Amino acid sequence: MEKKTITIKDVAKEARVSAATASRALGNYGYVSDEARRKVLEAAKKLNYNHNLVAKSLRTHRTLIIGYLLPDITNPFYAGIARGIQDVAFEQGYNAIICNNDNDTTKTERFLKMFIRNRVEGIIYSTPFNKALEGMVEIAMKNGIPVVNCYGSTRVKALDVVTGDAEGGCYKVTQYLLSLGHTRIAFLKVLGSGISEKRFAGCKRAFEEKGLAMDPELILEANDYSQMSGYLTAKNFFSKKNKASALFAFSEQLGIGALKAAREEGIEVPGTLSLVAIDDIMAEMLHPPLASLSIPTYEAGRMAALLLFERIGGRVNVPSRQVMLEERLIMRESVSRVAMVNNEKEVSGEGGEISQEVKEVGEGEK
Amino acid sequence: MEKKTITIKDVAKEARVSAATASRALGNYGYVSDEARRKVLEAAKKLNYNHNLVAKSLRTHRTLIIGYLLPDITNPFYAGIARGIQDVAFEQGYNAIICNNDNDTTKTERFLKMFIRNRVEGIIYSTPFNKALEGMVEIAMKNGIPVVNCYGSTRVKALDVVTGDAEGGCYKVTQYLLSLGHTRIAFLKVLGSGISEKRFAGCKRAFEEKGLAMDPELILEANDYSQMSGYLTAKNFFSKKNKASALFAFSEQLGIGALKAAREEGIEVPGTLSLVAIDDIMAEMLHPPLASLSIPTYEAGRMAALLLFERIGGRVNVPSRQVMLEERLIMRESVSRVAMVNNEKEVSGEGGEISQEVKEVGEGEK
DNA sequence: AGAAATTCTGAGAACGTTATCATAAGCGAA
DNA sequence: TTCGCTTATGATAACGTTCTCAGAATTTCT
Repeated sequence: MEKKTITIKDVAKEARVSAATASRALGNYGYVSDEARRKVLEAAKKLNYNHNLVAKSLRTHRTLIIGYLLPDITNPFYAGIARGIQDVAFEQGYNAIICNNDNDTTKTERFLKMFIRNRVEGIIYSTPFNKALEGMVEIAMKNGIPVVNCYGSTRVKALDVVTGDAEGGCYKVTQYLLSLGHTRIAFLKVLGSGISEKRFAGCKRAFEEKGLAMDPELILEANDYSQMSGYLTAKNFFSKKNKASALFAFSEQLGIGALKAAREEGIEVPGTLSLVAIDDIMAEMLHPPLASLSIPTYEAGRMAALLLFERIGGRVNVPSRQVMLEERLIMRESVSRVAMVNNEKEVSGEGGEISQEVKEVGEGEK
Repeated sequence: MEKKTITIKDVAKEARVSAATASRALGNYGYVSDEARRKVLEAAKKLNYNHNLVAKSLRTHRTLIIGYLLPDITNPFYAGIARGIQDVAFEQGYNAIICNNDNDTTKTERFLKMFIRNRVEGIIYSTPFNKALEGMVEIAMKNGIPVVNCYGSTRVKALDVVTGDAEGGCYKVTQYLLSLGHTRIAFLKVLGSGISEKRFAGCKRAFEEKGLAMDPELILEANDYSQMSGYLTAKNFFSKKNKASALFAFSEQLGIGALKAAREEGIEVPGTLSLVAIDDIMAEMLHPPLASLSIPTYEAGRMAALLLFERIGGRVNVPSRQVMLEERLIMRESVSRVAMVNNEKEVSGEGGEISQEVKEVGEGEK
């Protein structure tokens, strides 16, 4: 009563042709007469034949699988990217294997090794810097597997890169706040995050253009991009006498934490404090709706996949490309024109010289 | 200058053993002397050998891959399940292929066919009823691929099922509201959703236990589980003279929509209206924090994967199992004791006889 | 020491496809 | 008719593993 699996040979026999012809008919390549094709397809249907892609892959050296390495699919930021990647993959007849590394070195290593062993045809990663990443990506590329970086660590050499215009986006946000009369703007950065520094550069540029100097005391450093960090850092800041009329949080989670802290301190948003964050995932749902720098995660994922499939399709000797996606400022009720002239200590001093060691952080959102 | 891929034979030659011995050493099975093992591993490292899992799969009939079919990874509800599945898969040395079917028949069919062709060892699905689903699941099981249903359509016959105790959870919520003095509770259901009916049954039970009858006019039917539907349905309800002191939305998105509508109508939550929703994904982040029936998505995913791996591990002739996960009520500020005795029309009549055609909805969250 | 059990090894087939190649059939042109 | 070209077909050899099996080497038991 053993159930034998149906192979292409069974189909061929049923259709009274050779296995080669059956393969051609089923795979839709080479020369096959209409008559033969009809017979083969009929036989395949009759026998409930399921094409074995494992065998096909072994023979053709094409698995129709790509790998995507991200920190955590539960984070909507990455889920958006993943969806973009998967949609393009689907269009190309490919499948994606998605792996959550939790920014963990061991997992990164294991997953990338698994990708290579499974002979994925390409890899996209969205993870921050991580010791294992660099080495494994190098190995993958040495094995002829193209690698694309989508909002991941730029310290790792990938073929192509998709990122947001962090500097430009933050420049826009700062410019906007300045245009509403805010000069005492607090920036909620993340300590040791490379991208955080890029973002901050945009803020600085807006200040410099206006000939304004930053107050170093308004530059806040959270430990990571989490909500709790935002809450703690903001809480601590609010407890000081040094006030700001606006706060720009470098992630939505940070912003949510800051909002909670503000509410607890009786600071009205946007009455007393205007608030802007980055990401724009659930910003609209919050109360008040959070003005945000929106990151087009889905589009980023699509773009990364498109670049990857170009490489898979054979365009190997093309120089590496850097796609920069615009980050749009979405104005919402959490921001208002500055209410009264700030009567506290005037901006002064040498103007925000921050010499922060730039190393990427191994946890948090990006 | 062609780069030859390194095979196990190359490793064997380098180590001066046979391919069979090399395979045993690398695969860690059978008898291998320490000496031979050492030589093989050394040679493998020296040559940068990458085990070819495609070939291995062909020979062993094991791909170490499972498939997971969900509506949309961007929906945090499913992302949680996915994460649970992936973590268990990782522990078992497996990979998961995740496919978004968008509740679309064509995609469902294509993905499931793809699963079978790729010889995945098991399938988990979380999608609502869908014509293609039933047939394809049957085909998969006929091909010996175990299928587990995790919060998906119960109209499709799967080996094992993981769901939440919808009836019991909603019973608890209703009981809780009743205990706070609310008798005029509006229920925001979804038209034609099977699970919605199960949930409602729990609500009814709580009413019946207290000897109370439901007011049919407080039973609201949204078109799907989306935020917009919640908004529209609630908005329409609020415009009528018939009031409620509490509203129970059957999804978080519905709840968010209702909250928005309430805010627009000047209805204070929880002052005038208490609000409870189901899911508990971002409920805590909202303002006011939303009391919720929490669904343990991550645990559900883990559980589903565990059941699946038991089947993959050979426990085939075990009767099908139904795991029911508790849904916990999380109390938060969106609910308060009923403020004043409702002076409107008293509950009366024949007590909520709802004869709604039970058919599952093809869109929305669950 | 000899028998029996255990450990180790390698040759060769098998997994289910497709690629290669040789050959044949059909057809229009010279 | 013969030649050349296109179309069609099947036998056979891969693809890179592991399985099977037979036999050699080693250890353990009488």
